[in-house]
Formats: sequence, structure tokens, C-alpha cells
Amino acid sequence: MSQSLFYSQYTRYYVAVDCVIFGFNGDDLDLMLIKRSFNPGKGEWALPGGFIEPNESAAQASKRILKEHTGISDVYLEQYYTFTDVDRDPGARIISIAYYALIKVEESNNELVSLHNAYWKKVSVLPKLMFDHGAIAEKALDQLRLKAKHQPIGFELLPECFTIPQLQKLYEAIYQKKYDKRNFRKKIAHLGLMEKLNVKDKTGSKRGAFLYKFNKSKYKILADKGIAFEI
Amino acid sequence: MSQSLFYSQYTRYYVAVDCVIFGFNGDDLDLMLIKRSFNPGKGEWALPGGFIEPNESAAQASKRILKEHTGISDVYLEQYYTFTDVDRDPGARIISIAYYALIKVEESNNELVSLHNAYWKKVSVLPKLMFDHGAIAEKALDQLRLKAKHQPIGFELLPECFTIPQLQKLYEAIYQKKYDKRNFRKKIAHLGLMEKLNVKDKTGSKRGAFLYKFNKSKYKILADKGIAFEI
DNA sequence: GCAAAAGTGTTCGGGCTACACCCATGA
DNA sequence: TCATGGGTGTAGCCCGAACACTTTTGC
Repeated sequence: MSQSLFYSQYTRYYVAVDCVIFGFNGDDLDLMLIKRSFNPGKGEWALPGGFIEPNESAAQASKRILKEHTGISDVYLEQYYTFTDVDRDPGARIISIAYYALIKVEESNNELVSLHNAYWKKVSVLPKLMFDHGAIAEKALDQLRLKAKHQPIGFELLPECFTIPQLQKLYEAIYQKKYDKRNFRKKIAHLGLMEKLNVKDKTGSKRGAFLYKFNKSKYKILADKGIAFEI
Repeated sequence: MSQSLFYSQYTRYYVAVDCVIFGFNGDDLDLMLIKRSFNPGKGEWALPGGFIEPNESAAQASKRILKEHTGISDVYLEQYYTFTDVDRDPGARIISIAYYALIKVEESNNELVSLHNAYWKKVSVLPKLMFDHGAIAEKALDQLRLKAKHQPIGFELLPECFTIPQLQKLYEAIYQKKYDKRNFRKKIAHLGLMEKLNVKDKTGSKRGAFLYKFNKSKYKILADKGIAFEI
């Protein structure tokens, strides 16, 4: 085995990825949790996850798991921490590389979701999770909050076209905090990255609210110039 | 083996930690690099690192490596990314959990440093590194820059007592950017977290500059109240 | 006395906050 | 016509950026 040539005296470990999958339902920020049907941890709530295969990177493994659970292959994924405590899994020593994903819930395949015993749960009132998955989820939320301030990742949770009130509700759900709608609008407008469409969404109100698109390419040009996004 | 009870069908991998050790010499931000004396990668520049032992977490492993290379055991350490590309190490598949460390160079044991063929190299002009270590170091620098804006981690690179010009030079080295000294002083003073000592440091100038200490406990109180640190 | 670094204030503009009313529409 | 959410402007304050001269002292 060439694998052993230099390093054979060292121990090898199981390495898994765990995915903290965020979705936004219009009011709450949700997280996809699995009701575990097998041991260890049978009957408990857990994060979707799986072992890394020999031919794939951790990013590929988490994409695979994302696709298995939602049917979506083009997903915003961010690796944020690796959990290595010796006793974190009672079944064996497992090192777990954690990713959080932002998905547009309306694109996810509900049949696949239920097939995996997966449910959307509000992040504001999460149940107790198996092993250290509670800490894994908490840290994901911290990282999401940190990142969403400086990078336009919120849009990954919204449909391509969305209204300003929807966007505001999303940020309110992420930060668990109300914003003044006039100031919020001003800040968004000031970014200069929104394309207003001449179409209204009437699902949220009688009057209807204008739809907007986020101009990703314009953002990239600004980002390359070193101009910061801030929300 | 209980290790195999649930998971025996899965592959196990070597898991290492790599440490990006930052130090500040008064002018430049430095990084500790090893001139490798063994294969794979013999003769190339590499990050200090090592394999995780069965009885230790990744954090413990990186502390161990830090201590081996510098003699210091109380070190600011931050895990920031895990590198998992299948072919990242030509010798075998190795998953590497990367940490960056901030140390006070004056506390490090130079004999230990040279014993490991380690050298301090300016981050502004790094040599080519072995395997993906260049990318690992780059990402560490990105993370350091991100974090140093919002958390008082710069002080980990300075002696306990330092002057304002020293502090300014440190931030200039981190961000590769000059600051106006009047504005810098104001910003620092405005934090209200510096204790001015009635002692001057005369090593940097004839006139001498007053020494200060960072008031960690005061910072913690503010941080717990949710008051942000910003620099 | 001069070189070299330390130390100090003011002005201006932009962005953040706080705040209240009219608009459009479906029921 | 009324209830519901969409949409708009202004005033005050604070903060960050720009900018130049005096002080101290070792040589």
C-alpha cells in the first residue's frame, strides 16, 4: 500500500461531514433535522450527515448529502468548523467536518425530505439534538450571523425574485431583531445592487409589493474592487 | 473492537493538524515555517504540523505542536478550516485541520525553534510552500484579518505592556496599510480598554513612548453586554 | 542644534437612528 | 369603508477621514 509508505505508524479515523441546512419559510429561519431511525442515537434529532468516501473531498461529500436530502445540487455551502472531541460520538471516534448550507426551500423536493425522516424546525426553538449536534448547529448559526453581515448570502435563502419586506423579514429572522422599514429600505437601496422589476407580488398583501432581483455580477465587480458589502 | 460496531464498512483516514504560527517582530508580521528535512517534501518550506493521536482532540494536538516548536503552552489558537482534497498530500490521503496561532515572539524558545529547522518569515513575502500549505497559510491570514477587526486578538502578538505606536505598527503589518496616528490613537482611546502605565519605553525613540496594558477583564464585561469591539 | 519619533484638535461629510403619515387594494 | 401591509422623508448625532505642528531627547 502506497498509503502506508510514510505514515503507517499513525492512527486513522472515521471522518464524516455534518450539514446544518438553513431554509427560510417567509417568517422563520428553519433548520433541517432528522428523526434518527437507527443507532447510535435512534429516536433522537440529528443533523443530516455522512461519512467521507475515499474518492471525494469533504465539500463533495456534503454536496452529495445535500442532494440526497433535498434534491438540489447547486447549493450555497460553507465549511465552518471541525469537531474532534475524542468522545463526541459514543459509537466510535469520529471526526466531523461541519458545513452549513443555505437553500431556497421552494426548490427542495419534499418527498426526498420526508423519505429521510427530515423535518424543518425553527432555529429559534430547536429541540435537543443528539451527541454534540446541538453545539454544531449553534456554531453554524453564529457563523451565518457573522457572515451575513458582510456578504450577500441572505439571497441564497430567498427566491430569485423577492420583495423588500420579504428580505427584511429574512434578516429579522436571522438576527432575531426588528428593523425599521424605512431605514432598512434605505440601506438596501444604498447598496445599489437591487434590480427593481415592474411586477408586484400580491401574496403578502392586497396592495402588493414590488419584486426585486439581486444583481450578483454587479456585486462581484464591487467586491473585486474591494468595496465592502454591509448590511 | 467497539470502534467497528456501527461503522466498520467505512474508510478511515489519517488526520493531521497544521499550525500557521504568527509572530510580530515590531515591524513585520511573521510566520513560522519549517525547512523540511524528510520526505515527502524534503527541502521545501512547510507549516509545522503533525498527526492527531488517538487520545487527543485536534485542539490538543495543535497545542502539543505549538509547544514542541516554541516551548509556549498558553497560546491563542484558532481552528479555521479543514483541508480535505483527495490529492493534497502525495504520500497518502491526509485530512488536515488547520489552526492559526498568535504568539508573543519574545516568549518563544529560540533553541527549540532552530531545533525544528524553523524560521520566521515575513508574511508579506512568503516563499513557495509545500503541497497546499501556501493556500493554508493564505487562508489563515484572511481569517486573522477578518477576526482582528472585531476581536481584540492583536494583543496576543504583543508583550503585555506595549506602546501605542507599536500597536499601530502591528495593525499596519496585519492589514498592510498605513493609518493616521491621530485617528488611530483616538480610536484606541475611545475603546476605553487601555491602562496607561507611568512608564516609558525608550527602545523605539529618544523621547520614549508611554506603555499601556490591555484591560482584558473590562473587555469581557463589555463583550458579555453585547458591546462590540471594533478596530 | 538637529534628527527622529511621540503626542495632540478640529473640521467636514456621510451614515445611522428615530420617528409618522399616506397609499393601494381585496374583502 | 375598513383593515392590512407597502411605501416614503427629515432632522440630529456620532463616527471616520483628512490634515500640521509642537515636544522631547540622544546624539
